[in-house]
Amino acid sequence: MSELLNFNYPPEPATDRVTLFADVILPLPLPKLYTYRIPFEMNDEVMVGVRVIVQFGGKRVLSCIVADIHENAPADYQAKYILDVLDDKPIVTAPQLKLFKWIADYYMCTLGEVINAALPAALKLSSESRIQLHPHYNPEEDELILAAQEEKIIFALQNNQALTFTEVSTLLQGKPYHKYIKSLIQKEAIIIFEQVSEKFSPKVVKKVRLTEHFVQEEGMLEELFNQLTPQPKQLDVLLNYLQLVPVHQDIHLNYKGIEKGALVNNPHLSASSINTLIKKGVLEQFDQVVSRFPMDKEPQQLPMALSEHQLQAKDEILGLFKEKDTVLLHGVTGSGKTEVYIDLIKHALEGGGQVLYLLPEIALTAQIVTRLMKVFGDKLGVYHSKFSDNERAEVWQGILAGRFQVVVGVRSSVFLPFHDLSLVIIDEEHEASYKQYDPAPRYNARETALVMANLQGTKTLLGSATPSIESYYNCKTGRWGLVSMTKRFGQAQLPEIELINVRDEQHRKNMHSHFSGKLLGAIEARLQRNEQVILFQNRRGYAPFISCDECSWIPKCKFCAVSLSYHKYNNELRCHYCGYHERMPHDCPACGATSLKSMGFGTEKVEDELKLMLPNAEVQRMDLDTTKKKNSYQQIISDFESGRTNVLVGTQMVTKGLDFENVSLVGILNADTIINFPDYRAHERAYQLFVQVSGRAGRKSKPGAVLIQTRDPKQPIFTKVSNNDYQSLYDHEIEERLRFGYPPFTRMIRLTVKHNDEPTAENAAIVLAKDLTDRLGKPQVLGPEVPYIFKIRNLFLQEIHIKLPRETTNLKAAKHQVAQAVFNLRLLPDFKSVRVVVDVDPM
DNA sequence: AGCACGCCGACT
DNA sequence: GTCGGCGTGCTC
Repeated sequence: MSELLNFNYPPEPATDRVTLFADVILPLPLPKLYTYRIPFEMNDEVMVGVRVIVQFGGKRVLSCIVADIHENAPADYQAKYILDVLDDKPIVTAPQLKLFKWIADYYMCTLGEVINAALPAALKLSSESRIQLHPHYNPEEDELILAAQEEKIIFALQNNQALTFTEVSTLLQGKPYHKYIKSLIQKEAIIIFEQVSEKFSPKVVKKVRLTEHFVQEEGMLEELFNQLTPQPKQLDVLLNYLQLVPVHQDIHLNYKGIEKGALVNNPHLSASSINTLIKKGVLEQFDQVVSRFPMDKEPQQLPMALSEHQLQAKDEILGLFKEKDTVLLHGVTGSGKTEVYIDLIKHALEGGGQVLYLLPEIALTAQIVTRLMKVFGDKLGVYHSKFSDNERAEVWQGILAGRFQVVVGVRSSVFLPFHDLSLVIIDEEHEASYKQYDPAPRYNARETALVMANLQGTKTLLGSATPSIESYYNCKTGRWGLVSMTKRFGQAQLPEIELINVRDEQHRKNMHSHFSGKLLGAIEARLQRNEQVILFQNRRGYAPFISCDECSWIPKCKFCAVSLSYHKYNNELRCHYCGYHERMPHDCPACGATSLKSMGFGTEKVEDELKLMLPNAEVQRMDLDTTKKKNSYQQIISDFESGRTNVLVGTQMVTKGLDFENVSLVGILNADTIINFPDYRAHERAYQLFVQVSGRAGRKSKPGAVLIQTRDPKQPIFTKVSNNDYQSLYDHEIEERLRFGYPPFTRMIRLTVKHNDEPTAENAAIVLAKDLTDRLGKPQVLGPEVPYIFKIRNLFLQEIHIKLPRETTNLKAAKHQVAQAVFNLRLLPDFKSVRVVVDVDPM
């Protein structure tokens, strides 16, 4: 159109070009956006959502996201120019930017922090300082007086174009190098420059094919044969190539060629004869960018018939979606919720669009991915923390390009660039791990996903066997729809739960260390029947602390107000809060006695003792310490699945998503620490935990048993777990929440004041609490109080809780008041260095 | 978050 | 006398 109109006119004069400015989101915790000027020649390239490179400060060069484009020149400062544009189309979509703004607002953090958490590291880029020889300096001729270390650096620079500081450090074997660099700059021997590097590198395979010359004309191949006959090795390569790529049948096959590796896989073909052929111009080598996620997986449309109950649930959900945006699927463990999800995803995809399937980290296992892969093939994207940066970036780009229609992922997948969502599924919606605790953004992926669905006009299905009180309340009030599945799939029955009174067993001398005779007997019985056992202990390490028998000395962390846990496998005392560790002392540093005893017990001790008591059992432990390595988690699972191990001992990790046919017994070693946690959610969490672990017992036809060791079997929670009576848990909890003003009747904000000086932390917290009380009213502000663990990483902590009544509070205004109070606090000279962490909806 | 500027201790 | 510690403030 414009071309036609312009046809008769001279080109527009340069002075008429508009001067545009871009507000960018820097990946830093800065409270506002920064405005840069767009160079004229980039006017068309700069768009909202693309990455641009800018200089920030005197030295740093950063990539950031364009959030807005306008013509308003900043009045009080000179805007710097955008240096470069990295993308030809937005990598952050408009709905995403909206969502990011919501996250920053709601969770009281900066947009930069959100962007930082959202973008896979491979899509961020930063500058790195490098040094190179000064253009006017010639080491051969100019004679400078250089220190030995400086000589070394100059010598290295003569052989390399440039060096990073890290490389200089290695060159000087880690000795301080800054002063040499400084001195070399002064002597004008080197200069520093910044280099921006794109981190994402596509995966490339080396391929070979026949040069065009030999395929274009008839008879060329035969001639080639004759020519190569004296070199049998090269002839073999050619024959092998033609066998794998039948060019004589279809010339076009040659274009795609074959992976160089595939051609050498034949043992008597060597890379050198291939290389000779390349040199001769018979073959040519080329690179091809390939996906890290193989594309050739066709969905296998397995005939997957839903059971009657599943069908019914599905129909109910679809029915409710007609009037509600959100539905909660409350299905007992083993009721087959996953099949219902899969069916609904298929249904949603028929109408086009994308589906997000959220799972907590520990429930996103290879088991579920394989299952989904079978149904959705290469349309499925997986987003997991164990993935490399490049893999994450590829999922991101794949969603933008429309390659992935279904994404199964963890918490951070709510940041992915969906632009056309048609369904969101949040499985295990009660899971606390959907909430990010540190660092900011302290967001809850469940709430965020709900907002995202809302922004994109999409339905959301939440699922759980043990819904959070808040979610169930939403159903009760009619805001959400509720669908229940009360039957286990197939003939599977809910397990029988039995309580073991540890106090009684102790009196009867029936305890063998931390195992009751009953539990040991039950384990042995399963082993004899060749069945498997899962044991749950909610504490890793060998013992939570050790103590001297003579003087009662207990080793504490130097930096945190906690005792050090004993880890036997590396004979270490370790702090679970800051990671500090030291060797286990041989004798008591306080009194010299050699009677250090471990107190309490963790998974490591359970594993250790069980191996002693049941020498025939193959025991494996699964906790943070045994699953740190990349594939160790998978290894443990597959060992258990194949029956190589009989008993699996673990923390939270064993409670989720694992379906093992052969597990007929689940043991909970110490139920009391879970129930008696000082927190308003303790009972809810205990119930969820017990029901989830119990759900691991007895799938398919074998009835399972659950043995719970406790000192307080009268706890009403056990009856509720035994009877699978969620309703009564809910009724009890919701009443307490109402009475004491907890969520869902209030919204909570937790402020943590931190300072390395204890009185400063305390005084700051008092001042802050006072200001908050003035702003929000007395009953809304609780504290300050010293948390149970009052010092972490050498910072003293104080906590203030704010409870905002849900019905009557203007949330936005209240949060503004909170932000003001925090801001004002840090204006006071005494509290300049006080840190305040704001956590909205803490868990 | 970096990085620069600025004001007080232990060292060539 | 200086090098260097980290406390404070700024970055379009």
